[in-house]
Amino acid sequence: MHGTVKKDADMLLPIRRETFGEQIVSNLKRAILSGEIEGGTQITETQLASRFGVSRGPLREAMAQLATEGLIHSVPFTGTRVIKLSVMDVREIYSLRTALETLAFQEIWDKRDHAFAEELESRHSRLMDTLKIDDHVASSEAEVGLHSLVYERCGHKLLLESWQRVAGRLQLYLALHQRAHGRTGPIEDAHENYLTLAMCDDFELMRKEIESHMRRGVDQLEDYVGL
Amino acid sequence: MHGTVKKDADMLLPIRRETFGEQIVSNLKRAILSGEIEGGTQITETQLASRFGVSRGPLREAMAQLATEGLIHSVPFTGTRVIKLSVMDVREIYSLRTALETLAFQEIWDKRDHAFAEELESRHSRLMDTLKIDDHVASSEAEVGLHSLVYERCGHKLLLESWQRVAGRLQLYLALHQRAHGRTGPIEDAHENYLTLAMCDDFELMRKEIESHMRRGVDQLEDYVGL
DNA sequence: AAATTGATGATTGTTGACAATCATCAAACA
DNA sequence: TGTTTGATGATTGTCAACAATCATCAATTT
Repeated sequence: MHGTVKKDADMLLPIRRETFGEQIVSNLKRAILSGEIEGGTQITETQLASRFGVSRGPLREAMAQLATEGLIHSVPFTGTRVIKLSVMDVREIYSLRTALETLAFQEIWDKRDHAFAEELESRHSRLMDTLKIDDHVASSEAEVGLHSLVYERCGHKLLLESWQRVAGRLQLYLALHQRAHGRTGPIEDAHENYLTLAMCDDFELMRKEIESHMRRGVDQLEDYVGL
Repeated sequence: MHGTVKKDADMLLPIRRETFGEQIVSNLKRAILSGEIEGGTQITETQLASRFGVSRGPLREAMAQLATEGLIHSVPFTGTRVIKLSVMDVREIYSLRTALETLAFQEIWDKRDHAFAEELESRHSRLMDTLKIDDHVASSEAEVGLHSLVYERCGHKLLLESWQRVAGRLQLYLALHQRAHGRTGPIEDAHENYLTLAMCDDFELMRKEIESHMRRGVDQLEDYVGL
């Protein structure tokens, strides 16, 4: 059975041949999420192409990808700009997250195992570490990563896809919010209950935790903008 | 106030300058949904480019778009094939639809008006018409169109986007199923309750209707494949 | 002065050619 | 006979140049 995929450590993993466009996607995404390219900035293909040292072809591909993820917005024949999130946008992100994450936990509920709990803990402590050192980009990435786990493990490919489309925008908001908020003082952990209830026996409790977790997210936003 | 957008009939609508890639997207999508290009068929850029009379550039763009909609699948340096839906894929479509459509009705519930009800009726009768004349492509499109209304009107842009990503796959399945099933005999209307409850006063009733509507969809599938 | 018009530069859309990579298959080998 | 190796064709990835379109602004007109 040499054709089966094994997860042993001695397995030779297939090298990932990454296309230029794919590399540019991650680079550009990082630049946008880190705020290196501010919201509303116009980005031009020629300029970015020369900056990345490639031609406009692969770059166009990457931009198309980022456009479908909602991080940039292109209008035909005229130009492309990095999006600026509105309050409504963030509200939409959170209400959709509530629906998606509830479904994800519903799907995984009877399949949760020790490995899931361990990885959840691991990603959580990763998040706490990044919060301690005040790295906004890393911590927004870690928070998205923590919530991503259930999507990755629930075995629902379509749901995972849908989540990934939202995750980019969420991370953009989280990084922006943390940077603007200028976190100081003790770190309050918004995921304590989340972790506990994710491994409890009552799905209904977890459902409510997701709802209140998301509501807290929106409340935090509206406190900030003073609305 | 000549800059404001009016909805009068005498308004000159801005002409839509459609890029080649966008045109190819709709053409290719129709070809796939109609079964003109069967599932599993390999499609090559050169071949399609000459068939559409354009170069590979715009065609690549269109294919990237269809790939994000999940209608085709590309593997770097090797090729692209039209997807074949598995039973699991269809199950995922329906479970995700349940979550999304529930959220959509939740958002629109207090904003429903007469126009919404009228358009719902209109799209429904459109669906019945297509069913009568046995046009599988048109009726799958009409069914998707009927369900699309609530997403279009609920004012949740992100939710609408997410739905549109799923809608393509759903339409592909519906057309395939109807074609294979070879509909004969009287048309049973699966949307009678749906229409009624969509305009009733009890959201909980509609929530349950969505759930059972989707469950019926999956049951129909599993009856068909005999699982 | 306000509005219209036309030229200009910037940006994206499109093309055809070339390079890199992969799947296939036949030949050589054990 | 089964396996490995190497050549071949097919397909995608990338590039640089050209065309189409749009936003801007100054010149012109009313």
